[in-house]
Amino acid sequence: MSARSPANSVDPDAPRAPLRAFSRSLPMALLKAREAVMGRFRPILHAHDLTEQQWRVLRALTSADGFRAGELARLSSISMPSLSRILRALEKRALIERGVEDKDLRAAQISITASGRALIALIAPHSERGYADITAAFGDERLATLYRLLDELATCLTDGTEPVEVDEE
Amino acid sequence: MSARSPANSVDPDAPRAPLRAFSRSLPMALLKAREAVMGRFRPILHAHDLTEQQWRVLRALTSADGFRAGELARLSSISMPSLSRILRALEKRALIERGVEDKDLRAAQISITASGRALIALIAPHSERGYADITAAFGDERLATLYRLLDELATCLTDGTEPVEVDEE
DNA sequence: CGTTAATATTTAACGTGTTATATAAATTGG
DNA sequence: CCAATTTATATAACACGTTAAATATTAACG
Repeated sequence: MSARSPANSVDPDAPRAPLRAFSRSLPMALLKAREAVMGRFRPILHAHDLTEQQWRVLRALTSADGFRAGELARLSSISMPSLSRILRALEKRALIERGVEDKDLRAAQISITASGRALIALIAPHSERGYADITAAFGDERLATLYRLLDELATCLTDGTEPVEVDEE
Repeated sequence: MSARSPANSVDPDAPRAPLRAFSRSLPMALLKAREAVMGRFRPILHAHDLTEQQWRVLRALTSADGFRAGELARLSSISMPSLSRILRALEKRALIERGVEDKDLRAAQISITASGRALIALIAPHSERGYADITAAFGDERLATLYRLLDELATCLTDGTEPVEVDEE
C-alpha cells in the first residue's frame, strides 16, 4: 500500500486553530524583505570573505576608535557570544586589534587596523551601488517611509511593557 | 605601558570611506524591527520547546495535507538543508509524519499529525495575543502600511534584474 | 581587609543559515 | 534499453543566534 495521507485526516479532537495566514505574519514579512535586500549585498561581502556580521562589526569600528566589546555588540546588534567569535576571527585576519583598558582589566579596547580600513574602502562603493539599485527600484520616498516605520515599530515594542507573560498550563 | 589605542590612528594611506550610518542601513533596520517583534513571540514558542522555524513549518502544514519538502521550504522561507534537520526533529517528536509519493520515490509527503495540530491549537491564542499587543502599540493603519511596503520591497527586489555583478579586482 | 554581589567577557551546547557536495530517482537522448 | 543530465532530498562544514554557565575583575559591604 502507498503511504500517502497517513492517519491524520483532521482529527476532530484536535481543534482546528484558525491560524493567521503567512501573508499576515509580521516576522515572516520582515524576514522575506530582509532576505531580498541581503540578496543584493551578500555576494559583495562574500567576494571578500566577509560575513554580514563581520561587516557590521568592521563598520561599527569606523565610527570611533577603541570600543569595548559590549558597546560594539549593542551598536552592531550582535550578541556577545557571537561577537566573541567574530572578534577572534577578525583579529586572526589582522583586520582589528585588541588592547586592554587601564582602569578595567576585564574590558578590551577594540580598534580597526589599517588593513581593516582598506578593506572597507574596497567594499564601500559596491555597497553604495547596492543602495542605489534598491533606491532606484523602490523609490526614495517609500524607502524613507519604510525606514521610519521600522524604527518606530522597534521603538514602540522595545520601550515600555517588556515581555509577554507566558502562563504555563 | 598600557596597550590603549594601538598603531592605527587613522592611517592616511587607508582612505576614509564615508560609510553610511547604521541608522540608514536597511538590513540593520529590518533586523532590529524583526528582533523587536520576535521578542514578543519567542518566549511563547520557547515555553513549548519550539524554535521559530519549527513553528513556521508546523504552521505551513496546516494549510494543506501532504506537502513535499521543496514546497514546504518555499512556503516557510527555510532552506532545504535547514528544513531537512527540522523535519527530522519534528518527526522524532511525532508532530509530523512522512510518507512517500507513489509516482516519485524521491519526494516525501509530509503531513502534520494530530499531536501537531493539538500543539498548534495550544499556542495559537498566545500568538494572537502577541499580535493584538503589537497592533495596539503600533496602530492598525501603520501596521497595514508596513505590511504593504515590506511586500512591495521584497517583490521589486526579487523580480527583474537578479544579482549585482561583483567584478573581482 | 575579606567576602559577597555585580559587571565584562568567554565558552559550551544546540539549532539554524549558507554554501558546496553527495545520493538517489526520474527524465532525456541515443 | 543504457548513459548522461536533471530533479528532489540529504549530508557536511563552517559561521551565527540563543540560552546557560564559566571565568575573571571590579565594586560594595560589613
